[in-house]
Amino acid sequence: MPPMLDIKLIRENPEKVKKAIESKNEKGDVDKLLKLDKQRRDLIYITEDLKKQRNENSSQVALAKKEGRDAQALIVKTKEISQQIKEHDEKLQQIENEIYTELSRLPNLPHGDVPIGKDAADNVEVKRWGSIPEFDFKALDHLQLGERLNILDFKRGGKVTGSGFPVYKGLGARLERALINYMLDIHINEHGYTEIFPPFLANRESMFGTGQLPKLENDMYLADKDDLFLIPTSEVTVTNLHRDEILPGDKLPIKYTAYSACFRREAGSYGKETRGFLRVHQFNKVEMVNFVRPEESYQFHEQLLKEATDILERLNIPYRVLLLCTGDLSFAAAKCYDIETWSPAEQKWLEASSVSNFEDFQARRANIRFKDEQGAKPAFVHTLNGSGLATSRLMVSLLENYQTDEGTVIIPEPLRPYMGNMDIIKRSY
RNA sequence: GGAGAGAUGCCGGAGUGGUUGAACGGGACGGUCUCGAAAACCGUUGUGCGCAUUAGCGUACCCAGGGUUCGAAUCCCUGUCUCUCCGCCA
Repeated sequence: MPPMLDIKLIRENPEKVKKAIESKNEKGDVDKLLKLDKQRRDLIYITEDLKKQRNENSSQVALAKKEGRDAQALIVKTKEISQQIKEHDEKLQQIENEIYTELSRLPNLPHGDVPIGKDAADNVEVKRWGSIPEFDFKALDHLQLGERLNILDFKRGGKVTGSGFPVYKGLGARLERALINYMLDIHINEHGYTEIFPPFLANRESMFGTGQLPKLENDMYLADKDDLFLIPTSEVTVTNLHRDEILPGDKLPIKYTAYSACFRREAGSYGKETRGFLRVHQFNKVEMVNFVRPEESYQFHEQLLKEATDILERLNIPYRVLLLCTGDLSFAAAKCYDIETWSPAEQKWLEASSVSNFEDFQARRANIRFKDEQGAKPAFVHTLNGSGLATSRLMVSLLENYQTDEGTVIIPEPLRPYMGNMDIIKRSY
């Protein structure tokens, strides 16, 4: 049973841990944990001593039988010891379950660079790139463009599944596919990634490993006949690829990129924000996942950010980068950048990517370690991931930024090879 | 979905109740030999937890979880996964 936060860290710095949890607007009973930890260690001490006695007695029984002596008295006595061991083990199991439950609810601790803050309003903009387009005509939003060009069909998506399940059609479907392929190709060919095509459903162990469970159970779709969750991000299936493994040190860093559809219930969200692509239940995303040595993880975090924004720069889509404050940081992240792309119609920034360093939080929960040479002590890797990128929000920015006064959309140069060398999307029937 | 077989260390593979954390072989690493290499020979070669934290000591782990027993990798039950055959199917 792998730990999540290191119990030793909590044992030695309880106040620091309490403060960190608070800064993330999370809860956790550190005092209860400390108490249980003490109980556990005391019990282990007693129980192991009993086990030692039992093992010694059993050896003597064997010896006695071999020599034809009577061992009945010893057997009776040992039986009692075994009974005690059983009781102690049950109690220990119970305590460890409690520790596990408490521990698994504790969020990751924020990195020292992360600004203290309450919510999204306290996030810090650290970069802005590209120029916001100014149109000398009335800019259409992505819904109007989608309808006018006959490339998106939210209405029929609602019919066949429900609202929030977009349908791409004709050149819209092709553009979506082009984006996915383009991003994958850049990551594979230029950013040093290995492509993974992962399952879109994951079991509870995996969901726990990356930190979706227990907190987000209600935000995910569950296929309950098989107790499998539809993945909210391929981070889940890709990171868990190496669950319960000890990786050879010379294999690090491991960089995987994966396309997947992503499924989110978005329970409780409604209103204007849910229009079109702004908030959907199913979207497409190309994800990047890194497994790295602990001392290198912040260097890779910066690089991951570059790899994600590289796509936007090549597509010439204006974006900004936010450093999330403690209060807006997700449960599992130690530090996170959000990348937001500009929507001319909404006149606001839309989150298209989150680039996170989880340090050893996911690695502990998923038990992913590395070892340099035989005999060396295994250590937890650091895991990072970033969307590179989510196509739904990107599609909004792309359509809106590249629109013309005729209501058509120019295809960005890099995507043209993926679109049969077309350079513009016009209405097709 | 039905019938059967199986799951042991980095790999192959033994082991059906008593010093077996695990034979044997391979690989890897260190050493001897060599100008160097190969071969040969010698040695090392898992993980968690607790105590000491320098060496170490103890305990648990042979897919997972229960059970039987003084004692289980070995026996019993349940689950998961893999393979073979049949059925169904994109």
